[in-house]
Amino acid sequence: MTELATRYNPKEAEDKIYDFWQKNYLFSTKANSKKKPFCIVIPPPNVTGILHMGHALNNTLQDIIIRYKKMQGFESLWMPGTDYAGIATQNVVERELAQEGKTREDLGREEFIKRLWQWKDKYGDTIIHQLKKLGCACDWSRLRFTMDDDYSNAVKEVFVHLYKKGLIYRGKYIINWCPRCQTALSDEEAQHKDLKGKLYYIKYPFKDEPSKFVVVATTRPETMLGDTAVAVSPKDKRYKNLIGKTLTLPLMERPIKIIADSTVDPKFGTGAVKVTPAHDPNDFEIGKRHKLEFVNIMQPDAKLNENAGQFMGMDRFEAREAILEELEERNLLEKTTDHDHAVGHCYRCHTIVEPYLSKQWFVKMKPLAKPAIEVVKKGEIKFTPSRWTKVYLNWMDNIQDWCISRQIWWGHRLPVYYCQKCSETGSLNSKFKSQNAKAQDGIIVSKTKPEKCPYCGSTDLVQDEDVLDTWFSSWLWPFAIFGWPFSTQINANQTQINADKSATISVQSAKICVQKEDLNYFYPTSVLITAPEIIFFWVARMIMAGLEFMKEIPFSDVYIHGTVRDAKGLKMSKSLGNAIDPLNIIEEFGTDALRFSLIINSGQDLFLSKEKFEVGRNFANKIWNASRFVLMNLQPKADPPTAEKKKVSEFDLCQIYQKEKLDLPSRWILSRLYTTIDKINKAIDKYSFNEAENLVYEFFWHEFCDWYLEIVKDKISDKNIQILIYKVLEKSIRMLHPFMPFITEEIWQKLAPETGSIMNQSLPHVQKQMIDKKTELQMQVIIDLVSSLRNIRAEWNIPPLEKIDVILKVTDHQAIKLLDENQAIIKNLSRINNFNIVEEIARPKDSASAVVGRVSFFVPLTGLIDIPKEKSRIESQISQNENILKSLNARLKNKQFLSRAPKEVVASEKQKSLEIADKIEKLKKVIKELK
RNA sequence: GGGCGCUUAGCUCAGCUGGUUAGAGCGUGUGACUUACAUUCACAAGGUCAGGGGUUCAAGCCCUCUAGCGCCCACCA
Repeated sequence: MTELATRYNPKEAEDKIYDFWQKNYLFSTKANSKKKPFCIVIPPPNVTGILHMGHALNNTLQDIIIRYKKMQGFESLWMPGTDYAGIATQNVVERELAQEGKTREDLGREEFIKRLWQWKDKYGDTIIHQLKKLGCACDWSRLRFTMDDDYSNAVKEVFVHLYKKGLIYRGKYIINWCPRCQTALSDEEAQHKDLKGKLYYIKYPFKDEPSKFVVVATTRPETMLGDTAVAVSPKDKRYKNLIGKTLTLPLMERPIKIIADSTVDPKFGTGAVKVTPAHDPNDFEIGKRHKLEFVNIMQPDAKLNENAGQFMGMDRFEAREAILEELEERNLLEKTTDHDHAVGHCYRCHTIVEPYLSKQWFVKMKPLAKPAIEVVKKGEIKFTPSRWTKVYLNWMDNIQDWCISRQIWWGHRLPVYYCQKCSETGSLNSKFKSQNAKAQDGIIVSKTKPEKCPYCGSTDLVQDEDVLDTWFSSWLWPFAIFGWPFSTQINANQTQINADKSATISVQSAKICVQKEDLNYFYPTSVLITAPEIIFFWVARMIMAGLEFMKEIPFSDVYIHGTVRDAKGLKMSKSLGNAIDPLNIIEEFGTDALRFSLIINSGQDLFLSKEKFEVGRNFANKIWNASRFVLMNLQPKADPPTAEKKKVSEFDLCQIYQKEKLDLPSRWILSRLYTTIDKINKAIDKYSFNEAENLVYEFFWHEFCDWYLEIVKDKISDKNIQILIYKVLEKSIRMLHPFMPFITEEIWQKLAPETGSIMNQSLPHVQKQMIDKKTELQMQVIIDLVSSLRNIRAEWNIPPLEKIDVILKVTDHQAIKLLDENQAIIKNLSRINNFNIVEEIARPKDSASAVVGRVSFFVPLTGLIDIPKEKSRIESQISQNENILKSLNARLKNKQFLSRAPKEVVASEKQKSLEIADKIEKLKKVIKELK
C-alpha cells in the first residue's frame, strides 16, 4: 500500500474519475417505481456562460444534495441544460461580426440566425465541460437547450394558450428601451442604479405675456422637446389661477397648456411638471387622462428625430448639453441643483435605458400571480432562508404586466401572424370580435403558420418580426424539459403517413411515452437552488407557469444562497476585474478543495480570497493521509493474510461492538462517529451545508486523526483496532462523498474496489446503540488530562522527547478505575515514564501541579520549577474558577431562580457549583503546599 | 420612500426553540523531522458579543431606540 503518494494529487485523479462515472452510467436515471424520485432542475446557464464563482457555489450545492439523495436511495435526477439567452448571445455574435466590419443587417435575418447556431455549436457547451470539471452529477443524457424543437413547441403552446385566455395582449405603452441593443426590456431587465445627476429649473414663458413664466424642474431636459403640457397639483394655491393658461414651449415654440393632475407633488421642485407623454411612464398616464398629444422625439438608437427641430440627429446626451446651452443663452435656465436619482440600465450591456413609447406584447400578470401567492402563503412552497418569502410575496403583490416582445433576432419568434388584407381594410369577423375582446384587426395567433386568414381568406400573411423574452421560455423549464406538451403533430399528419413515416412515428411515440412517464414521475421537482437576484426573473415565474400549465407547483423548496464577493465585499465580476476564476483554483488546489472551501464559507454572502481555498486543500490532504495510514496498517507485514482469514471489510461492526470488549477510545470514536453522522444528516436536511461541513471536518481531523489514530498507533497490529480504523474511515469517506466527490472515490477504490463506485453506496446508517454519552464523558477526562500534561510540558519547557513521571491523586473509585484502565494511553500520549495513582499524597517537592475534574496531579520536575511562577499560574486558575463559582452561587441563592427555573437547570447548576468548589479546594491545597 | 441583512478574537465567520466558563479557521507567539500528513503536530495569547434602554430567575440570542456598513425594491419629474 505504500504506493500511495504522501500528498493527494487532484490533477491526476479528477478527470479519470469523472470518466469512470460517465462510462458506468452513474448519473443516469429513469422513472422507477421501486424508488422515490428526487429531482433538481439546474438553473440553465447561458450558452455564452463561462464558469464563475457564483456558478461554482450554485452547482456545488446542487451536486451535494443530488449525491446525498442518491446515496439515501432516491432516484436522484439532476436535470441539466443551457439557455439560449437571447440578448446576451446575440450581443456576443454581433461583436464577432463587428470585428469583420459587418452588422446583422448586412447578413440578413436567416444568415444571422445560422451564424448564431454555428456559434452555439462551437462554444455553447463550454460551460457544460466546466460543470463536469466541478464534478456535477447531472444526467447528461437528458441535456436540454431552451431552443430545442420540443422546447420551442412548448413556448408556442404557452403563448397561444395565454392569448386565448386573454392574458396576452398587444399595445402601445412606455417600455424600457435599450438604445444599444435596440430592443424593449421588461421592468426586471432594467436595473436601477443611483446616479449623481442634476435638477434643471427651466422657464416656460406664457404665450400671452412672454415676460412672465412658469418654472419647471427636470432631470432630463432633452425630453422637453416632446412636452405637450405642464402639470400642477389641483390643490396647489400658487398655480390655481394659472390652470388652463397657455405657455410657449421654449426652443420648439409650441403652445402647451397648464393642466391640473393629482399625481403632481407640490413639494417637489417648483410644483410644476413638464409633461412628456411619449418619454416618461408617469407623463404617459397623465397624457392619456388629459388626451394630450404624444410626441416621440427619438429614434430607436436614442438619437433625436425630426420632431426635435434643430436638435435632430444628435445623441440624447449630446442634445442635453446643446439644449442647456441654448436655454442658458436665452436666459431660460433659472438654476441647476445636484440631485441623486435612480436610472435604469440595460442588464445585458449596462446602457442607460430610455422610457420609450412603442407597440409591444404583454402578459397580464395579476391572474397568474394569484395562485402563486396562495401556494407560498399556504407553505406548499417554502423558501430557505425564510426571509425570502417576504421578498417574493411583496413583489407578487405588486406585480406589473410583463413586456415579452424583443426586437432582436435570436430567440423564439412570436407565433403571431398579421393578415395584410384585414389590417388594411379593418374588416374582421364580427362574431370572433365579440368572442374575444383582445382580438385585434388582422392578428392571428397560431402555433403554425395558417394557410389563409380565417376572417377574410387572404393568403397574404406575415409573421411578427419580434422574438420573445428569454425568460418567457425559461419559466417553463421544470416541465418543458420533459417534453411537455407532447406534440400532437403526429396525429395531425396521420392521414398521410406512408410506411417510412410510420417507423419514425413509432420511435417518436415511444419517446413521448417515456417523456410522459418521466414528467409524471419527476414533476413536481424537489428543490430549486438559486441566487437571490433570480427570484423575480425566474423563480416567481416558474411557480406561476407550473400552476397555470401543470396545475401543480414546480418544486416544494427554494433554497436561496448567498452572493459571492471579493475580500472587500464587492460583487465578483469580470468587469470589475476582482473575480477569482474557479478553474484556476481547481488547477492549483483541486476541485474538492474548491468545493469544500466554498461551502464552508457559505451561509450568507461569501467574501472570498485565494487563501480561503487552502482550508479545502489541507483537509483533502488530511483525508488522503489518514486513508494512507489506515491502508498501510491493515495487513501487518509479519502476518500476511491467508485465504481463510476474513478481510477487515468483511467484519460486522455491530457484532464486534456487542461481542468484543472494545476499549474506551474505540467506543468513544464510534459514539462520536454516529453522533456526527446524525448531526450532518439533520444539517443537510435543513440546508445548513456549512454546518454539515464543519461537523465532518471537526470529527475527521480533530477526533479521528488527532486523537483516535494517535491513540491506536502503538497497538495497530490488534485485529479489532484494524477493523475499527477501517470501518470508521470507510464510513467517514461515504459521509464525505457528496461534499468531496473525487477524493472520496479515489480512496474508495482502494478501500473497497470490489463494491464498484462510491456513488452506488448508501450513506452510513446511524447506529444509535453505539452513541453513548457516558463513554464520551469518560474519554473527555482522558483527553483533558493529556492536554493538561502537555500544557505543563510547554509551560516548563520540557522537551517533547523527555519522559516524565506523574502522580495522580484521586479518591473517587470510578475515576481510579478509569485512569488505571487507560494508563497506557495516557502514558503514551504524554510520554510518561512512571504513572502512579494514589489516594492521598502531599505535593512532592519541585513538582508542577494541575487539577482536571476530580483529579489532582503532580509532575515532579527536579530543579525546573520556579515557585513564584508556579504559584501565580495556579492562583490565576483559582481566581478564574472563583469568578465562575461566584456567579453560580449567586444564582443558586436567588429564590426566584430556584422557584422559576426548570428543575433540571437548577440541579445541573448545583452540580456544577459543587464541582467548581471541589476544584478550587484542590488548587488551594496545592498553593498551601507550595509554601 | 419602502423592505431586508450585517455589526461576536487582529482577519473571515459559527453560535439554529434564551440556560454553564461565547467557538472555529486563518493570522500571531512558543516549541517540535515525534511522521500517515510541515498542505503536519503540540501548547499559548487574544472577546465588557456595535451602543443605549427594556422583557426575563437567566440575554450574544427576544423587544425597542441609535449609529455604521451592505443589499434589494419603487414612475417623485
